Amino acid sequence: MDRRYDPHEIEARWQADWRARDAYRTADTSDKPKFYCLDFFPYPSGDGLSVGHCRNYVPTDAISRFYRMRGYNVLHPMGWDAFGLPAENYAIKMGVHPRIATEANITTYRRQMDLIGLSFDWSREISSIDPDYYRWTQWFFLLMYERGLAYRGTGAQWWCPVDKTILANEQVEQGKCWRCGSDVSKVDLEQWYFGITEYAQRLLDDLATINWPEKIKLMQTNWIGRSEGAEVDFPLVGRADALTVFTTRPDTLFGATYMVLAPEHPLVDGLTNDKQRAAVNAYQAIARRESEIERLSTEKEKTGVFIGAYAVNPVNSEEIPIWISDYVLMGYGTGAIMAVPAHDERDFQFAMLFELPIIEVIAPPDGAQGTLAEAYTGDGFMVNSGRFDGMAAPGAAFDAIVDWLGERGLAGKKINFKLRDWLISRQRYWGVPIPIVYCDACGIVPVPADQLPVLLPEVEDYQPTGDAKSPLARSEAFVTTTCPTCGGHARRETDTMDTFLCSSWYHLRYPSPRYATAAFDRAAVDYWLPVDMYVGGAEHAVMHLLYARFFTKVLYDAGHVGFDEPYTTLRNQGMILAEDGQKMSKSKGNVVTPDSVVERYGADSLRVYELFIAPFEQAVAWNDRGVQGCSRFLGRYWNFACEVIAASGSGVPGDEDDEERGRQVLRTLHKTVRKVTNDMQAFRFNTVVSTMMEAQNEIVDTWTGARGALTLAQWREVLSSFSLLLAPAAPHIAEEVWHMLGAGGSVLDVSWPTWDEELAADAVVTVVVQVNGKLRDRLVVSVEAEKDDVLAEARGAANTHRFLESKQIVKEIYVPGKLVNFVVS
RNA sequence: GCCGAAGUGGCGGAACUGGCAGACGCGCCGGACUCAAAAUCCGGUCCCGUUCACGCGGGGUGAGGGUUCGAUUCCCUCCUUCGGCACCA
Repeated sequence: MDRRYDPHEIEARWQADWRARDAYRTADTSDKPKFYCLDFFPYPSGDGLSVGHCRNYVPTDAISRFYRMRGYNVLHPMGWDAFGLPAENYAIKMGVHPRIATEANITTYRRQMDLIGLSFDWSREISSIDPDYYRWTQWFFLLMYERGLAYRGTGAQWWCPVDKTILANEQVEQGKCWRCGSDVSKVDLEQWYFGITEYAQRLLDDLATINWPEKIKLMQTNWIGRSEGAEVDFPLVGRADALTVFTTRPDTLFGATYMVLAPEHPLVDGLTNDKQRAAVNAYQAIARRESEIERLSTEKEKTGVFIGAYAVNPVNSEEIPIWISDYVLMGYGTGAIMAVPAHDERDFQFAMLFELPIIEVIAPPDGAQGTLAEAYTGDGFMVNSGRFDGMAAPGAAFDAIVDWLGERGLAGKKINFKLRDWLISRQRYWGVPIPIVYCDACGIVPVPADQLPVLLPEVEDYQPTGDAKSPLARSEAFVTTTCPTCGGHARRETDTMDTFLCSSWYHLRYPSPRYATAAFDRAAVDYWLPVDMYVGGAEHAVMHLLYARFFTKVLYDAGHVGFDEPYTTLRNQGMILAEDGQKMSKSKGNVVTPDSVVERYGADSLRVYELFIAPFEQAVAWNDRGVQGCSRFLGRYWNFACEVIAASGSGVPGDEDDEERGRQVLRTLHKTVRKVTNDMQAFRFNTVVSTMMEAQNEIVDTWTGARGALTLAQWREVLSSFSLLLAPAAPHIAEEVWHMLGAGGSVLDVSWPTWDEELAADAVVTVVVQVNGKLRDRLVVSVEAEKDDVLAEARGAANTHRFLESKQIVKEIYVPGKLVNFVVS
């Protein structure tokens, strides 16, 4: 039994054994409580996994194993979000079909995940590029369409004039095309949208019901951007209609001295007078071209043009001029604002530049009034506002003004959201075809569900065309079809779907991954969902996590699922940086792969270090020597295990001193079980490991120095419990030792150890003695010691005594088991 | 600019509810083993002062202030770093 710790031999052997036994197969049904532990749907990139990815997968694997040992039926699946641009761009460059490249990447991912001993149930593996999967992604599109949540709309899309292609947002860097570096502009395209804004309020409200990091909830809250205000009508001079604006400060209406429309506002053409037309048209053209490129510059000077028209301020009947400016966005509110320069920073800047009147209508609480050097946006009371003067604003004034105008039908309360509808069309090949046909006779016709999937055809050339269409548009065989309704001539939609659709429902597929008659088996989903523990990077705070919540609510409303939030608990792992503190990237050549670490130290050491490296959610730099430290920890565990197992006889009965050391070993063990259990549940993996290191140091010290402290049977019991605690983090070595101990079954299925509070309780405690808050002595006393005895002992303690001499004790603080503090004059 | 998070040894970090700051690991220093090195094992390691030494004293958790017998922990102001949003009326 004097074997050296050889992780490679042990890990290969047990991985083969677990595979042969199908040890990670999850039962579809069980009497046990369920626990669904899910990682974010990974995109299998060509670079394979780095140790940074393992920061996600190792902790969720440890948690899955932990819950399994605690008697849960655990679902811990893996699959691939395999559509997407990188594979398509690779295809354009290298001429390799995206499917070939993607499948090679998946093979690498799976190999690496097995290498580090992840306990995925591979029988449930899914891939978004599999027609048996994406036919249901298409089905979800139809569901949205049926429910009026999928619609055609015109939207601006980035366009590169050199590459003659539409670009996704992330392909535009600083207003330039990522590939050729030329300036991009926006073109209008008719595209498909999902009406996520209809769910804005519920997406906001239900954040209160889920256990997610506050940071993520806050980001979603800000993204949704609820804003309470009012819509107010400003009658147009010389016309019968009115201009409607949204404002959050109706209390400042008396200070509205001009109006501003977004340059693309539909009323601009009709309102512009002949004298201003040329200037207005020129401004519109510029605003359109520069679009968001110029808006990237933070402190851009305001621009705008007067259009030669006037509106009437409904509170005082003043006629005020109407301007256009790109600081008003068409996509928010009504695309028009009333400008109150005295109390809005943007309006103030604009008014100063174009010498428009500034009227102060809110005075600060201290009453100071006068010439404004900047806009006053705080609270106060109304002035220069006729009958409303003196009223607290916005406070009481908000309702008073809105109600007053509301009586004349000129205003009403209104809630706006920043959230926009979800543009799902992509002019790309490597995605899920949108299941729609355009019939010459019937118009837009959805492909019936029983005719799905609309298969993605093979094409020769992935290069996007110059006409803002997907490469699919060149495939006549794909495009030309018959109308499902009338059988007449029809053409298929050639855009594909945003890949975020694939990841919006994948968690529903794992419970019944091969289900052929629907996206999911309702009974399986009822059992497993919602996901109990969902783990991934914080970079998906608003996109994926918001879309998946939206999908779930739509499914709930349609009666397909019985819950309306998909992920009960969410955790974000921190990033792992390279040793130099920079982001790991292939181009910097500083990527550390799990393969290289496993080769040097083995999978268990890698796993332990991934847990130990830092608090779970915190970014941290990788350190190869740190893995070595974890490897040493496992090496000492191995040596200890071999010694205990090789030892013979019943142990030497110890003397009295040994007896106390034996009790101490058991105390440490029970404390460790308690702390490891609690910290695992709390995702404090770094202290799980450090606690075990501390415990092992103490246990092995006693084993080495005072073996008679426990009987051999007790030592084996200590080793056995300790091995179980180690199993989630380092399953291979734990399994090996478990078998060396001759215990039955696999360590994967043994019950998690429990602790005994009495055995974990300290017999004596160290009480610190302070004088005026400064540490002077330490006393070791029984936990049952009486207050008066402790105080007396404290007063007499050698060093303390020196500081009490010739002093008056004013106060004695006593915290049982912790400290004594003498306050002296 | 606005919103949010975080600042503790040479490094990663620990400290449960306001009660021994620096656990655990890395690194470094010294020692053992070795012809030597690696590996392994043992001891030391916040700073300053003092002592032959065991000790003892002072300072110390980004800076300054406050509350408290007592603050890494609570409150205020400021600085720095990171993340998000970026004319949303």
